[in-house]
Amino acid sequence: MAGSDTRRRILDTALAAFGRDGYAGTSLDGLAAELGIRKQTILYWFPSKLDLFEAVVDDTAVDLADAFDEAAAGGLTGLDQVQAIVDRVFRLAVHRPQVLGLVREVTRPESPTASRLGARIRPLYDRARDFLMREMEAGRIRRSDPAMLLLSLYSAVVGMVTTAEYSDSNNMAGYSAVVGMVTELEVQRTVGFEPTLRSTVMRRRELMRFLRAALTPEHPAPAGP
Amino acid sequence: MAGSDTRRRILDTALAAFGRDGYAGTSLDGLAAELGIRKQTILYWFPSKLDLFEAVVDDTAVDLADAFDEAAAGGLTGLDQVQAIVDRVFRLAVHRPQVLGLVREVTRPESPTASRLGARIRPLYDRARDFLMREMEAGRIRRSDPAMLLLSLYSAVVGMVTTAEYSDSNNMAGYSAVVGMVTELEVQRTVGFEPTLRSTVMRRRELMRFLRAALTPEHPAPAGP
DNA sequence: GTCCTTGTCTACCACTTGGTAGAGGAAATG
DNA sequence: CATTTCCTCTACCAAGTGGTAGACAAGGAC
Repeated sequence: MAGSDTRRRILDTALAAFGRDGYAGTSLDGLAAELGIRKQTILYWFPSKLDLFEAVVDDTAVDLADAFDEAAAGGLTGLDQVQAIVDRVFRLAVHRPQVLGLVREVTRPESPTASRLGARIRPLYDRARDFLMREMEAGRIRRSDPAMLLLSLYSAVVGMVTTAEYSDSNNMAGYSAVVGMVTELEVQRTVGFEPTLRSTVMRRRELMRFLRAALTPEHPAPAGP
Repeated sequence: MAGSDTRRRILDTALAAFGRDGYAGTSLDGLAAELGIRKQTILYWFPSKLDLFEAVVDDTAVDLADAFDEAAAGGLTGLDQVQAIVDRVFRLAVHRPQVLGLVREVTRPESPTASRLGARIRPLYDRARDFLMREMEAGRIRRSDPAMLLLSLYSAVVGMVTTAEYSDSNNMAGYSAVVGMVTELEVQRTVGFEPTLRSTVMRRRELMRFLRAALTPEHPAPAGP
């Protein structure tokens, strides 16, 4: 039974490593060293490096799906539902930032499993699109191409959430770290970033303002077609 | 004089390769093969892989700076200035998508030159912040922390611009390609994406709606402090 | 006891990596 | 002509890569 625990540890550490250094940048030897085991133990649990990566992706997809499920369970509508999802995503970003690191890595076109996370997430995508179409029908969300709107929302949400707010104006870590994935809170602290409530809340509020602008139906003043 | 041309070709191909496969995922041998030369020729022009990467980053920083300079030259104010920059960034994304691929790679915290592009871009950052502060003072942009607002804007803009709008609903390339950098137009076409005017224009309009929401001063209906 | 399964290890391999040393061609320069 | 400079190449190398083969120990089943 201790073996199963090893498998779990490998998955967790690999998630962080792949998200931090990318697939190519992660070596099995390095990963093993980080875990205090031999590389062959990793290859015992996962036949190849690619198998390990795919297992990590699948594992992460479950977490993501659960988060969305939970946020959608309330049966809310319109912006309330959107707000619930944003809150949930932020919670995930705070508690398991490694997940976002992996998302960043896996959403490159050249990622070894470019389509895998996609396939796993497909049901969520469909549900979200159906949701948007229903809300458009009901007039609670402005009318537009649901698929395209969804992609825009996704990029905005993930972009905003995963942007590290390094504000250290001394060494100009600020700009360079922008869009830098929040993979490890410790790393952030060493650079002088304080993941406080204030900054997180501010960011979330900013994001909701964006989403509201994108989603609210046409205003009293129609600016022509 | 033919040698200088070789150097130029190496830089261009390396830009695409680093943006596409990342620093770790790019090998000098592969790069040389792509160029039809030997690896040692690359090492003649650039003493090491890291030197090559830094040269590519510096080279790219110049392009970015030029683009912003050009957009800022008009001396516009408020949302007009923002609009001009957005237009310019979109133009860059269309004409030289590789640049965005590199930005994605270089803005990882673990990037070998995490601070280098930052240092090169520092003047732009400062100018943008000054611009925001001036506009806030003048009441043309809503008041908030300029640095933080700038980071949010950056993430939104780059996120939106670099999101590929694969809408192929068959193989679910859609989701998986989201936030996937638009590195090669040919790659996009093979997946069924048509980089038409329509999609680009729609995306830009969507983005401007977002930015307007983030920047316009408080509306007639104040919702409390 | 013996046998089999499970899990981790050592030893090793073929291949790729970034990088060094230096040969040699081409073309200016004297 | 000889010399020097510029550029690209062949030949190598030490270190690291993912992966294979198999030894070995700990337990449980019988």
